[in-house]
Amino acid sequence: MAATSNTRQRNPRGQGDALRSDLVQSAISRIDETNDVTALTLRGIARQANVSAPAIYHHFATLPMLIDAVLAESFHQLERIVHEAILSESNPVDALTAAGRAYVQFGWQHPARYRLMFAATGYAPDAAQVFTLVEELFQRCVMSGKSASTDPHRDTFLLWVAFHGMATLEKPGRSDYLRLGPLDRLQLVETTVERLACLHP
Amino acid sequence: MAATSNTRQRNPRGQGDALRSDLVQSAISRIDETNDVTALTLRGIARQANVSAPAIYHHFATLPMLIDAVLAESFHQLERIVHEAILSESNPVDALTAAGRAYVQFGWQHPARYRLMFAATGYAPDAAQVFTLVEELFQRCVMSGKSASTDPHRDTFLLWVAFHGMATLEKPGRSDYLRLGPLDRLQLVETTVERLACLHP
DNA sequence: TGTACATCAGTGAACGCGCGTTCACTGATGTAC
DNA sequence: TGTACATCAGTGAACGCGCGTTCACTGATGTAC
Repeated sequence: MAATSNTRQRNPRGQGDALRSDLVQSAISRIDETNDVTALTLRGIARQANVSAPAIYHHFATLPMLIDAVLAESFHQLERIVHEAILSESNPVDALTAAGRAYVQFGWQHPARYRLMFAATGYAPDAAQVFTLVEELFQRCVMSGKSASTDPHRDTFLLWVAFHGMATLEKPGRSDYLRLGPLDRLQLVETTVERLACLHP
Repeated sequence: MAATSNTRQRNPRGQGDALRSDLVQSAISRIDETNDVTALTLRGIARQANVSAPAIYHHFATLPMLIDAVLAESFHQLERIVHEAILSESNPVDALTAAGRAYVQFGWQHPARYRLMFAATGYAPDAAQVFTLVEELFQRCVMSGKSASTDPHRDTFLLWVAFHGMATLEKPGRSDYLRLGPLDRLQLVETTVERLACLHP
């Protein structure tokens, strides 16, 4: 089934840039729906956006540059999601767990895209923004006496590695990968936070 | 630089299967050297093995079946490495740390291949063998009174998730991904094991 | 208000490439008699 | 021991495909006068 070939409405004069974000969104839809990073082709993205392939070159010089834009947007999404999770809780310990849950669920909901984000090298600055968000939160846990950590920077990294591991694993509920049975993985995030963050000091 | 096109020595009569394992090894070399999963093409593997592309069809019906063989071999390698690490230590707690270190280093040494192993669905049985190795070891930690875990199955999973997260991250020493500075990541494996496995009860 | 022109957001056809796969073949090696 | 033949591990040429990219173009929309 090819995408419906509705002729896309042409953008009015000053708003040619509208297609730019449409293309990024189309690329995100494509990788999320197919769950396959190899579906991220220039022609495939053009089809998804109901546009001819050469039209892309008005907005991106090459396919890798379009994918760069997809990655930047994805890191922004992830940061926003984690940030909102943190704001949703009033005390820092609950916020830390909420951040972990939000992070992990982002990975489960967009597996191929999440993998692409961390397979690509050169995204240190974008990843670091999310990391910093968690680090500042963890500092608050320590300062409020809820964590016995003596090395918050290192322990934030330990936490983040565990979140990353959970996010990278197959979404739970599909099959019992590793014969894990009915483990509630969101509950596991909480346990991981308790132990790695040295809570209940 | 293309591979040298030395004409490969033809296998004697009864030993046509020798090419089969050569092809698997060539595929592994290719993904490990290029660190790029898209380098795993049938023609590329044939070039690496100094063989014409159609020769592969004497041994594998399709390219995905060759890649299946690569994955099976890779899981065997990982299991062997972790098993040897466990055997190298006499007490179960040290063995648990050694297993974690060995696991994580496998991921760092073969990044693209490790990602491929866990991106592919349908490898639960192979992954489960490694998991079971760690689980049995952890049971021994609990029985010997070194771990206060009340749910070894779940806690093995927590450990394994953390190992997986560490293995998936960029090999340390290249650049300071996430501005982590001089964190010794192998030391971090030890700390992670201590906390997630409830050691020093 | 009318008209010539510039701008701009695209399109359609074509290119060369590497891919997976198929097909007819080749030539050395073992086996039957 | 000699020879005809079957087996077998490959090879070389060709196919159709989707890809990224280039090029000349089109036609609606705004602007100058």
